[in-house]
Amino acid sequence: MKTLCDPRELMARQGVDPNPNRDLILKVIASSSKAVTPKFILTAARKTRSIDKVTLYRILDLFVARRILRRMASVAGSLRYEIACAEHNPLHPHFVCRECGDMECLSDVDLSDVRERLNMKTKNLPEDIDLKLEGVCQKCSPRKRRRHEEK
Amino acid sequence: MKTLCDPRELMARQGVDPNPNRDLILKVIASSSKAVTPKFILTAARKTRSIDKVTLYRILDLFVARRILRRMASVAGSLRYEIACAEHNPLHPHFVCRECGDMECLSDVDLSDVRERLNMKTKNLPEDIDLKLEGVCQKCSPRKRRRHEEK
DNA sequence: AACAGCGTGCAACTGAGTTGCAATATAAAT
DNA sequence: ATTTATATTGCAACTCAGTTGCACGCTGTT
Ligand SMILES: [Mn+2]
Ligand SMILES: [Mn+2]
Ligand SMILES: [Zn+2]
Ligand SMILES: [Zn+2]
Repeated sequence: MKTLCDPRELMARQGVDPNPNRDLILKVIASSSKAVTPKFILTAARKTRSIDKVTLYRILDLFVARRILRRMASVAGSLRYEIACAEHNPLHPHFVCRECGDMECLSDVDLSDVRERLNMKTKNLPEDIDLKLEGVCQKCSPRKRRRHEEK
Repeated sequence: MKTLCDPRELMARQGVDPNPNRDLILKVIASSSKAVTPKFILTAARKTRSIDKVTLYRILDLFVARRILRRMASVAGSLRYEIACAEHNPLHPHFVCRECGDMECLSDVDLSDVRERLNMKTKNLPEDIDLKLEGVCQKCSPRKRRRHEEK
């Protein structure tokens, strides 16, 4: 992300009422440099206040529905979330490591107009676009070192 | 797919020994018009012969490693598999329905050279590319009819 | 006070995919 | 053909992400 997005402003703009849990969860996600898993969010958030995982999942669903967050699936198991703010974090591709499951943002490639650029005229109009490159990341690839665990 | 791929030839080309289970699983996938889930494959294959789900997963892993199959994740839960044969089923984007989880192949858009076209110069070279459009499909969208179950 | 709406927590559940190990099949060696 | 090694399969038990049901608490309304 270029600069940090203000969680409160993002919620206000998207018509979502703030509250302590929502504030915290969005703050955790916004202050991460890459897309994060629910597990990561939960661990980070619990350093500040006690939150149940069900509450987290419900808030994540709400944020995705209200387009505050983008949700991405990968073969690595759990879903990942990132801020969807068009100004601070425009749509971009991701590199996913087959070994460790880590997901890197390719923020220098803008995908806002990817449908036009690739000339994709679909009958169903998409609400979101997800371009993922799969391979083995730097940490895992050279010399097939022990598969790097996610922090 | 343009025309059906011959499972035996595909395995031979990729250096995988055929056997009854592998033949059948690959045939099920090759004769489907869209990317399929393990559950679907298992149900279809069991009409012909008895196969354990663990065997299926192991064969799928083998096929993906040997680049006989492409594997794709979506928010809809289970992974989906399709034939990776470059001639008969070149790399293409997919449309995934948020309601029913169905995945449609956008076979008319070729992604073989997508990295060049989008000018993505990544340090980690990707072994696979997965472009997904997310939204609500025809069956689910108009009039918010009962969420269409996958066959 | 009574009621409704909303957000939360807890426990139990679901369903995809995995792991360990024994049993079987296939291929190679004697 | 009998033995030996190697690859493949099946079964049960397990892991782990995400979900469901329901009771409880809070806030505002009649
Ligand atoms: Mn990203
Ligand atoms: Mn496809
Ligand atoms: Zn890695
Ligand atoms: Zn649908």
